[in-house]
Formats: sequence, C-alpha cells, structure tokens
Amino acid sequence: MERLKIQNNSVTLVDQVEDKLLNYFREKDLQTGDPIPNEMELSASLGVARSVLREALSRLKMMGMIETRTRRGMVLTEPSILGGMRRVVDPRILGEDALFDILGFRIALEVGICHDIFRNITPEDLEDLEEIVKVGIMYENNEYAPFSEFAFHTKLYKITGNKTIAEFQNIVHPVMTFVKDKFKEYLAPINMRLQEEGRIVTHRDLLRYLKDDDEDSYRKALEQHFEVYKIFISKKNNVNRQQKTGEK
Amino acid sequence: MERLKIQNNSVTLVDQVEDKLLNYFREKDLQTGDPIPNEMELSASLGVARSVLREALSRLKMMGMIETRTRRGMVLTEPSILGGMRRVVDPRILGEDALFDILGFRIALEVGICHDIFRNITPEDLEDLEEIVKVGIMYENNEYAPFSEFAFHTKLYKITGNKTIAEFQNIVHPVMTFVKDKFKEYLAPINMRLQEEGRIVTHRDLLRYLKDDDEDSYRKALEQHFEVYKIFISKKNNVNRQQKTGEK
DNA sequence: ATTATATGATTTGTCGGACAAATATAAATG
DNA sequence: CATTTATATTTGTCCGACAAATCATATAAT
Repeated sequence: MERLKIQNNSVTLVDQVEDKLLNYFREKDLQTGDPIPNEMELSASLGVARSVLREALSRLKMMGMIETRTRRGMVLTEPSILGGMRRVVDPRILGEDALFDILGFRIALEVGICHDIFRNITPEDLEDLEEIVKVGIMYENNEYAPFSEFAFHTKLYKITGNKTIAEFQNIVHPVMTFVKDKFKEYLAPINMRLQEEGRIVTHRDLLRYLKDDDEDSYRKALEQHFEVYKIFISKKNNVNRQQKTGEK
Repeated sequence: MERLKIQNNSVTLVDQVEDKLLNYFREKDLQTGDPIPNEMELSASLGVARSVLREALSRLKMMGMIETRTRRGMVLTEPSILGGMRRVVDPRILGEDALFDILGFRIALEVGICHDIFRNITPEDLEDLEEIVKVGIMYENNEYAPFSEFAFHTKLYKITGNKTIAEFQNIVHPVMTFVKDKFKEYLAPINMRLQEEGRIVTHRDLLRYLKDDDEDSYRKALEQHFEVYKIFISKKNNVNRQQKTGEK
C-alpha cells in the first residue's frame, strides 16, 4: 500500500517561531514604529537558539515587516503589500498556468479600473497620454514598441491614484512582455484574424474614448484590445485540460 | 543642516546572498523540481558562513521557492504568487492608506472579472449562487451575514477559473470585513442615504442579472453594490490629503 | 541468489559561543 | 555647558558541534 505522502509538513522550529512572532505582534497590538524586544530576549522567551530566531526575523525583514539597526534594536515597519510578489513573479521561474493566471488577473484589473479612471482623469493626464500615443510606433500585428506599451498602461494605472494597483502593474508587466515573446507564433495568427475582421483596437482608439468621456465604449474597446490574450488563454487552457485528462 | 536620512540601505550579506541565489537560479535556467547544491557547497562558493546562507534560504523557503529534505537536499518548487501577500495583509498591522488601496484593488478586480464570469458561468454555478442567496439574511443597511457575503463573492471569483484571482479574494476578504466593522459609523449614513435614494443593490439583484445574461446591467449593479465603499474611500482620501497639506 | 537487517555516510535542523561593527549612553575633559 | 572619549549594548557574521532523517553500502539470513 502506497501511503499517501503526508504534506512535506516538516514544520521546522523556524516556521513555528515566525508564526509565534506574528501572533505576538498582533496580540500586543503593536503598530508601525513600535519597538520589539531584542534578539536575546526573544530567543530566550521563545526557548530557541538565536540562529533560529534570526532566520524567522530574516523572513519578516524580507517582507518589510521589521527594520533593524545596530544597537537601536528592531521596530515594526509597514510591509509592502506586493513586496513578496515582486520576488516571485519571474516568468523564467513560473509555470505556464501561473503565467496565464497572472495575465488574466492583469487584464481583469485593467478593465476593472475603468470606472476609477473616468472618475479621476484630468486634462493633464489626457495630455500625457496624447504624448505617449504620439511617440508610440505600432508595429504590424497589434504590437507596440515595448516602452510605449509600458508607458501607456502604466499611466492608466497611475490615474487611479491607488498605489497598490500601480505597483501591481509594474510587477506583472514583465509577464506580459514575456508571454508576448514566448508565444508569438500562437498570437500572430489570432492577431491576423482580428485584423482582417477590423477588430484591432489601438492606444489611439482608447485615448479617443477617454477624451470623449465615453466610458462604455472605452471599456468595450479595452476588452477588445486584450481579446487576443483572452482567446489565447482559453485555447491554452483547453489544451492543458485535454492533456491532463489524457494523462489519466 | 539636517542630512537627509540615506535609506536604511544597510544591505546585509543575507540580502546579497538572497539576490545572488535568485540570479543563480535564473542564470542556470533551473526549473521547478530541479535540485540545487547543498548548503556547504553554496556557502563555500558564495564565500559566506552557513548561517548567513541559511537565513537567505529560509526566506526563499518562506516564499515557497525551495523545499528541503534531510539528506535529499534542496529542490526548486513553484512559489505561490500571492503567498507573500497572505502574511502581510493583516488589517491590524496595515495602515489606513494600505487598507483603502486593497479595498479599491478588490473592487476593481471584481468589476473587471465580469466579462470572464459571463463567459464561463454554468447553470450549476447559477444554482449554487441561488442557494447562497436563499440562505443569506440581509441585515438592515446593506449588510449581509459574514458567511453569506463571503460565500457569494468567493463563488463569483471561482467562476473565472483563475486560481490566482480566487486566492486573492480569499486573502483580502478579511480586509473588507475589518473595514466594514471599524468604520461602520462612517458607512452607516452613506448606506442610509443610498437606501433612501433606492440605490441599494442586493445579491439577489446581481443574481437576477446573471440569470438574464445581462452583463452591462450586472456590471452597473455591481458598481452600485460597492458604491458605499467608493464614496467612503474618496472621502477619506480627501481628508488625508487635507491633513497632509495642513501639516506642511 | 535474493531478501532482510545493520552499519555508515550525508545533509538539513538546531544549538552555542565568539567576535566585529555600529551607536546610544555614560564618563571625562576643556 | 560643550566636546571628546570610553563603555556598553545590539545586530551582523563566522565557526564548530551534534541530532535527526534517510540514502547507500555491507553483512547476514533464507
């Protein structure tokens, strides 16, 4: 009988200490800027070696939850919400499923911020976008020069005034360019067909709707702008599903 | 002259090693499942003590990028994209700005997945939603019982078929409930006004549009469903801005 | 010869101590 | 009182040791 591999559950001391530290902060209701006991005290009260405690602290430091300074001790800091994501979201490491999830995530978010954009956009923003569109050269097949593509969409995210949303765009953008490059032979025919059907939406088209304050048309156009990826993702998902059922 | 505090830049050895390890994985084009050298070799070739290396490895372990097993060495694993977020997104630790950012993020995302929902939704999904709505009791003032609220929206995210989006909802949901509770005295009057104007949108309303396959109405209703938070956030942001300029 | 057991070796996990570097605090000096 | 010096404290880094797990090998049993 093949015993089902119990999760690689080996919860190490470090894992436990990390958890206990987080609980400790919460129970004590510590706020950003509050000091926490030094390493000797913590390791003593937790009953673990300093090295173990330091590994746990190192994790929290990476998340931006604590800051340390020699002789001044440690203080709680406001962690970056997406800081952890930044390290992980590397197209070269992530698998295809994860890449497509991120792609879908990003597209959904950009569609979702339409309302905020129309609520917040200023004449200066429109000028900035105009400038970006002006210098942006569109290659054949629905492709912009990387810089122009990045600048246009980044500007849109910034208009929301939501820093976390803007940071998210910054983090996941490399995934977009990676997917575009890696699967260009798949994307090209889709773009061709869309072009034949006259369904290609350019940045200039989007900008026009923004200027006309026409939110519904903008949203529809934006969804069309991403249509090539949606088609691609759903095709890929179908293939993957077939493979998985086939394996069984 | 007050010298401007140079960033707490003290880049420790651990920070450098963490970075070097990530670069090493990428340069070697290591994939999920590939083994990596043991601790002795790594610390030797990096020229640091094993404890330093272990702190860096501990960080990567936390991100789910590597797994370790006694005597079997270490292997690369597929990290959870939002795993880092899960630890950080704690309403008790995050500041108000961050909370509102997350709230806005979540609302935008849920609006953005409308298209995917209508593309993917099945009759079974509609039945599930019907069941959730049926048992959900709505309190006065646009408030659902926590479980019902969570179940309804979680179901919507699941329909997208995008695991990352679904996980995101799971992580940020506590922020929603926290904000709802902490700022209820601010939200109550807004809800009252909306109710007087007959602009309250219930889960049942949303479900009706889903059944009618009426995407545009659904989206508008959903935005209305979140209107109370949008109003609240923009008010809060105005107050915060005034405080900041006032401080100067 | 094959299988089962025992032994050894390797790798991660934990512990403890030591020293360096930075810096807040106290003491000494003018 | 102001300035400099000395001291103490705290984090950062290094080293060595052993335990626990488990893979590899050798030995014994059938």
